[in-house]
Amino acid sequence: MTAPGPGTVRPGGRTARVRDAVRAATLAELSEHGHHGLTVENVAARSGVHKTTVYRRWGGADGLIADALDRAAAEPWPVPDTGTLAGDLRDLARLVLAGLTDPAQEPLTRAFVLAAAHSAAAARALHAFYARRHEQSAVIVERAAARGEVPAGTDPAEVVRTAVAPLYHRAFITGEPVDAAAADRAAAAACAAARAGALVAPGPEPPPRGRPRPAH
Amino acid sequence: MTAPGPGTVRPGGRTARVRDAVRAATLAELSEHGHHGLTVENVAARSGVHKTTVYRRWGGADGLIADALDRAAAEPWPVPDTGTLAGDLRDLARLVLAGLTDPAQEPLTRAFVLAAAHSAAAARALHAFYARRHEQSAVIVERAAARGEVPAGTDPAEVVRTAVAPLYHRAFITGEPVDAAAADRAAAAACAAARAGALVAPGPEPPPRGRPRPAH
DNA sequence: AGGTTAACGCAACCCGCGTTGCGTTACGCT
DNA sequence: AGCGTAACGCAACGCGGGTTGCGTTAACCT
Repeated sequence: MTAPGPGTVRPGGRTARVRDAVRAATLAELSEHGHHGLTVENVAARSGVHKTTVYRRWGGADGLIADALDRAAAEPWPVPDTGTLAGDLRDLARLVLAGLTDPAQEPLTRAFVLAAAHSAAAARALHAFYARRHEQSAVIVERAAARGEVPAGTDPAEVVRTAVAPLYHRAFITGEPVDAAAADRAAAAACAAARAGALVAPGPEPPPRGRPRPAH
Repeated sequence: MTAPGPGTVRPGGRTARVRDAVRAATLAELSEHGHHGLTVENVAARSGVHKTTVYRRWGGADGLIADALDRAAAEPWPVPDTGTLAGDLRDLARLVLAGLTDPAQEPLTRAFVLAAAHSAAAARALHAFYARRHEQSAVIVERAAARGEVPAGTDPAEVVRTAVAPLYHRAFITGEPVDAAAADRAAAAACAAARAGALVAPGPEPPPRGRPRPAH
């Protein structure tokens, strides 16, 4: 698709140089001018690569964002491990908070979400990005279940979502402040809901035979 | 701004007719072609109003969306009243679910959120829209507090957000399915968190002198 | 009824994104 | 070293969104 195919291809010097220049220019343009400022012509001008080359290899601005998302998904993601579910969720929410407020990350996060809204390629990349993060973060809930902090069968993805969704909601929907207090409260709410057994996985995977539901 | 000012103005026949035609065409275009299909020229052609008139009165596509948002905010919003917090939150989440899945509402909801992302006017309108909804929904939590279902001082906005944010998160961030099961689980999680006292309002307004925090 | 003027219609224009066809470079292979 | 070809550079074009200046309509007031 976007990356050079596996046939008789030339991943050699010039191609790689062009690719890196365009990728760097894409991130720079996004950071400076945001999503609606990301145009192929600007990226081409900044990178020194010709406009048509960018259109051929990436297909347009959405393709540039999809490529950046694929790279971001491959980067390591420091899953918190504080010893308690409350602490882990708190740190997890703080990581998301940074993605939505840190001047270096915020434009990228917003651009990724917006690009996914009107580009199938970017949407696929965005969903894959978050799917990977969720499965990496699942270990937080699994450790908590092993410690007995939450009932067996608690859905890790649902706990993570409950902890971070309010931050995205503030940033993209209501426009309310996104700060440490909001992050901590969202994490605490997710922790409380998980402890109360409100986030057990439904249907096909019942808790592996034990107490069906801990008394609240 | 967008609406005709209060000075020596002519809200009379022709102006009102043009306004209604453009508004109807805007909603129709949004429903059919979505957000990125909403162009001033299409709205002008469909409404029979000239292109320049639309630009003058609304300023562009974002202004059309901001106007539609202002109208949507004024429409009545059936706040659930089932007698229990769990039931109210469940129905509230189902209302949001409808806004994100019903073919008649979904394009509008998405367009509103996207327009706010790259237009200050649309952002103001969107934030006002949700601020109004939150304050209307607050009565759900207030009734629950009066019934003793949740601790005094529970933040209504935070409870509502916890119940609905996961749905927006699925729709706009992760691309996971948005269905009744997701709505019910989000509502149940918000209910559990509120009951556990994890959503008491911070700072300036302490609970009006009672138990400072219910033992968990 | 008639005048005033806000609001609208109209035609032409500018600009920038995206596309196309062809010539040029330099990577990879023998 | 020398060839074949994938990948890139280049110039020109089409097209649609957005803007401008001026003429026309019809709402409001006396």
